[in-house]
Order: sequence, then C-alpha cells, then structure tokens
Amino acid sequence: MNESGSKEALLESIAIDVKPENREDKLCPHNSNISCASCRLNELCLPIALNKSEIHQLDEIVERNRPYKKGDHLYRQNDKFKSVFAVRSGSFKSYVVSDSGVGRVTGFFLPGEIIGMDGIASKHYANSTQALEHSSICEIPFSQLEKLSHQLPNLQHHFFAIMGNEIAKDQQVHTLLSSYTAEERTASFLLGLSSRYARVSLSPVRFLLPMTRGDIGEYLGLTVETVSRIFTALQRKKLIEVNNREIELLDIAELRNIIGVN
Amino acid sequence: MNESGSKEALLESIAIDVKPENREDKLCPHNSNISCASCRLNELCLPIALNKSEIHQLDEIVERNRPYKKGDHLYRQNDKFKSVFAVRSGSFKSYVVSDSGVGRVTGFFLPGEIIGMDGIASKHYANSTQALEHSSICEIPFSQLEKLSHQLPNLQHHFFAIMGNEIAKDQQVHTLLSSYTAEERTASFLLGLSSRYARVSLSPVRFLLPMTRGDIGEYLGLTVETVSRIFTALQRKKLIEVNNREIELLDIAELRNIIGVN
DNA sequence: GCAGCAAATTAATCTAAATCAATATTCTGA
DNA sequence: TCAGAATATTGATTTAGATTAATTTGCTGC
Repeated sequence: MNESGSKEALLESIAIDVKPENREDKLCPHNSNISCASCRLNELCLPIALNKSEIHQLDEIVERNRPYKKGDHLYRQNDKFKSVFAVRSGSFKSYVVSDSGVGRVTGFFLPGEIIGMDGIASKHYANSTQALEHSSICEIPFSQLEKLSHQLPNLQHHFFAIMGNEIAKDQQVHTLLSSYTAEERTASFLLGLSSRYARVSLSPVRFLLPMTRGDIGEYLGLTVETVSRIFTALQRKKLIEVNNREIELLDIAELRNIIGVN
Repeated sequence: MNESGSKEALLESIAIDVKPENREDKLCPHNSNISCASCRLNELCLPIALNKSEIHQLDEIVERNRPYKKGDHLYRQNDKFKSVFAVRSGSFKSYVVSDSGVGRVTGFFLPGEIIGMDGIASKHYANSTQALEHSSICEIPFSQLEKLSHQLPNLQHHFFAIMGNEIAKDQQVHTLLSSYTAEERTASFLLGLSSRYARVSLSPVRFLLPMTRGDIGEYLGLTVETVSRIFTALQRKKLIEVNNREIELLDIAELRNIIGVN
C-alpha cells in the first residue's frame, strides 16, 4: 500500500543517456563471454544471495546464446518447455494469440528479469516471447536449475522468491485490469517501467519505450488510440513529456496520485 | 467429462452431489484428524508424486487448524508471511483493499488448491484471504516446506510446478481481463469453476456458487448488475440454469463456443 | 535519398458496460 | 418467527473507451 515510497531517493541520483547504442553498452554487452560472477546484473538476477563458489556452479549451467534481433522468438506458444531465460540486455514481450487471431501481450521483460516460468507446470510454454529490440539472453535449462537448486538451498530459496514475486506481480495486474481507468492503467504502467529501469541503474525519469503503443494497449486492455490519447493528455497536464518512444516523467508524485498511491 | 461415481460428496456444503447414493461417506470433511496419507485430496494437493515415506515427512510439518467460519480470515494484507495453506474443505476468497476503500477480489480457492504464494517474495501477504463458508485448511509453514523440499527432490519439483501453474493461470486471467467481453468473462468463469469442481470429483455441471455476484463482479472486473444480467441472459439462451447460488451448466459446448474454445 | 510501410496522432461517432434507481428475494439472528 | 440487512434482479440513463476514419510522422531497405 504505502510501502512504495522508498524509490524516491533514486530519482535524481541517476542520469543516464538514453540513446540506444549507449544504453546497450552500459547495461550489458552482447558479448557472450561474460560470467555470472562478472555480470553487472548479478545483484538482481539469479545469482543474488549466492556465494562465489555457488555462482560458479550456476555459471556452469547457464547458456549464453547468440544475441536476438528485433522480432526473433525466444520460444513460441506450446513449444516444449525446456528453459527459463534471464534477460541480459534489451527487452522482450510475451503474448498469446487466441483462436480468433487477436493477440494479447501478457508481459514485458527488461534486463535482470526472468522469462518462461509459465511453462514450468504444463511443460509447454503458455505464450510466445520475442525480442523488442536487439537483445541478449542467458538460458538456464530448467532441469539443471532444479538439480542445482536441490544442492544449493540459497538458490532454491531465491527461485521460490522469484516465482512468488511473479505471482504477486500478476495479481497487482489483475487489480489494475479489473478496476483501473485508462488513465490509471497508463500512469501505473509508466511508474512500473520507471522503477524497473531504476533497478538496473537506468534513469527512472527518462527512458525509451521498447514497445509500440499497440503493445502497451494490448497489455493494458486498451486500444492504441486510447493509449495515444492518454499520453497526450498526461503531457498536456505536464505530468510527462512524450516524444515518440522517448518518455520523461515530469511529476512522479502526481502520477502516483492518479493511481491513488501517495 | 463425468466424474467417477465412486467418490463421495466431499464438500456437500458447496456443491450438490448429483448421485445421492454415493453419499456413504460419514467422515466429516472438516475433521482434523486426517493425515495427508489418508486425505482424499492427496492426489491433487501437495502429496502428489510423493511416496509413502515422503508423505509421512510432509505430514509432520502440516498443521491442521480448527475450521474457519464464513468470513474468518486466514490472514490479512501485509501480515507477515509464514505459511501457505491447502484448502481441505469449503472455499476462500483473496482480495485487496485499495486506499480508496474499493475492494477487488483477486482469487477464489477450492479444495486441493494452495493459498498464500503471493507472500513468498516480499515476506508479507499481498492480500487478505477469508473463508466464504465453513471451511477447513491445512497450514504448511513455508520455512519448513522449503527445508523439506530441499530433502525431497519430488517435493521441490512439485512445488515449482504448483507455483508455475499459478503463474500460467494468472496470465490467462490477464488475457481474460484485457480482452474479453462481460459475457465471455462470465462464461469463462463458470467453465473454470466447472473443471475445478470436476477435479475434486464433484459435478462439473451442477454446483453451488460459494461467492456473491459482487465477488464475481470484482474478480471479473464487472459490476454486480452486469454479472446478474449476464446470468439472466445465459439462462434465457438455455446455456445455464441459475437459481440464486445454484448453477447448472446446460450447454457446455456452447459456453465454450462463447469464449472461442472448441 | 526516398518509396513504401508501420506506427502514432487526432477527431467524430457508437456502444458495452457503468451508474443510478427501485424493487424483490434470501439470509440472519434476536 | 419475523424484522432488518444483505444480496440479487431489472430498468433507465450515462459515459468511458471502442470503433471508424483520415492524416501525420517515423523508419527501413533498396
């Protein structure tokens, strides 16, 4: 409820270039020769709470694939479940296509976040996931992750936490979709992105949207037109500054106010 | 689609046994002296995939609390996370109350289902959960479950699966809320309940709703009035028969058709 | 460098579901 | 057993956001 206030401190301290080419460099090179031990995301990705030797063991099972181009699929709906994935750089979206052909975006993934947990139970991925931009991934074969979790209580504990976090997050989205207005959804979405960027040491007030208005609309249960209109309205109210994919949050307090969090 | 006739009416309080001759079971479903090994839900609850001795170990850590009366809370939003819970009989709802006082239902739980996983990551429950009727619960202290999971790979594997299932399910709800009409949501909700009742060997075509129209509306992102109207409309179309809390699904194929699943 | 297409904006209508309002039914507890 | 409260239904009206349509902007590959 009101335990969300701690993010504020980060706001001014970090000012980071948003030009794509620099962003990638800063975040995580597409270079595959990095190890978990040296990865700058290791404080928020799987290695968190593991010690040196444990990280080394994790390292052994992680596969660092070639980079993915925009639009490349990590996996498709109904593919056999094999791995979960940690975003190393770039971003991804998950979506389902219904029989009627209408696609709906079910999630966006930024660096340090884990993709593919929806396939664990049924042994088949429940959605398709593709890169929104040039991106790189660490692939973690799930059976090996399970085996290793069994040896490393810290890893088991942490993976339970990651899954629990996903569940809690999904339930927040449930509330958002079942009771928020278009403006509230949009404000909440922008604030959510903001703190996720802050988490990877990028500016929480100025960032590039890796997804289209259409993607945002599908995710939030709105149409493209509505998303666009709300962006314009928020800009008119001086709460944000939009320039195509570039977003600046001008008044975070007031954005929070819109969704009733103070 | 029709359930085996040999199973007793486990939960007569919430569902109607269509075959009265099968009501030979004298065991009170709220009886606390049952063990996991003898629990009729053990094929779909935590003990699944465990062997005799493993089930015994699980049994050791399960606390079988006194029954809960309608309205009793299992826990409240922001309580310190301690346990997950398996529904033994009855039913529960989870809900969050926003600052503005508007409550939203985030989930319903039937026998054999696990409650409380939203608290694992943050160590505090993200919602409140209360009994919808006289119900009983198995409480599983999470730290002990973790410890035991570490000893029993089967249990670890299964709990990962339970969490993965929750994630997959939440994402289906995301799609439902972001793109389905009121009628589609309602049909999907009824079909969902139907298969969950089937899972515990209750009739998938005739059951009692343990929740109010208001609860359903909050869960589906609709108002009470809309839920009521849709029920009436579905009844007029001869797809269901409603009598206050009693529901009969008359044409499952056509209900499926509404949500585009054939 | 620009043709062609994808993405985004803006405006005018339309509509599904919300809101408002009144009544009916069912449950609960003294 | 009955009074009051909670729950449910039904109808009239309103409205937020969808739909339709047209235009503008940006981006990609030749």
